[in-house]
Amino acid sequence: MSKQELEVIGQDAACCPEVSAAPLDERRAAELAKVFKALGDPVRLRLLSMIASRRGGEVCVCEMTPAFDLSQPTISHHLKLLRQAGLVDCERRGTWVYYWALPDVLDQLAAFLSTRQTAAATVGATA
Amino acid sequence: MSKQELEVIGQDAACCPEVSAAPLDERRAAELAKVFKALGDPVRLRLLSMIASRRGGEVCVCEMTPAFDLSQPTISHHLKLLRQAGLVDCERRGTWVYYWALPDVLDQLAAFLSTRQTAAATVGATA
DNA sequence: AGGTTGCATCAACGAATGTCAATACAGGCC
DNA sequence: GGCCTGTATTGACATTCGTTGATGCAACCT
Repeated sequence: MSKQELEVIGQDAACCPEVSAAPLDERRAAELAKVFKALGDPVRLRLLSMIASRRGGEVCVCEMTPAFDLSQPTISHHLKLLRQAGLVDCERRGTWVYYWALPDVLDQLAAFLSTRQTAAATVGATA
Repeated sequence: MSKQELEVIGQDAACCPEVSAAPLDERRAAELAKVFKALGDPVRLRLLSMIASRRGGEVCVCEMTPAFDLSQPTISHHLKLLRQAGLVDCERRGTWVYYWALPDVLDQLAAFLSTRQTAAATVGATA
């Protein structure tokens, strides 16, 4: 279940120029758009924040489904999209399925969007 | 033309908790989803990066339209969505219309997505 | 005034998306 | 085995989205 056809953001994207650095080429724009589209739904944003803010790191689907006024298949569908975007992963343990956040893609997006210095760069520059 | 019905991200959202801090409430999730949806299209991402990466700060529509294999109304439509998301603004000067980036919303999104320390927090902590 | 150029809006179309009921699958329990 | 519970998948539907040609509007130029 953990293996999807994701790999949405490739290896070579680890060192991504931010939005204000240079115009995006078509390929990278398509990659990024896929992830942003996954974030472009309030239900998925709430699901992601539920998962990412969990200190233990894992959230059971049985906990998320009743938190919304939506059917169980709908929640399952949204979780699948978050997985395909590389934002979360999951594992079945017995009857239940647990989800956790993958911070890498989130941090890549944050770095891409930020128009200011990154933490590391700032520390070096102001030292 | 600069006045839209935007105000997508309200004043009270200036100090936004990041995704890994706490579960999002419905209202804020809807606000953020609107902006992420605006970023969820490769054409809009390329338009935004063209605008944001321009050193002079402004880009004429007459420069952007021929950069895509799309009709002029389509580009105009995407630029309108970027404006409504609060990501860019524009002004007519004579025959031409110029667009520029509004970094505030971008930085808010970056802060929301980042699972690591922000620049300011890191500087303070490591001083 | 009339003509031209740059950009926005309108109306319409096919494609993608969000949702649900029904169904299928996986694992525990009797 | 059979039953039950939790989750994923399927099929269908209404809505939204991306795109275009046609049209409208604003500003410049004779």
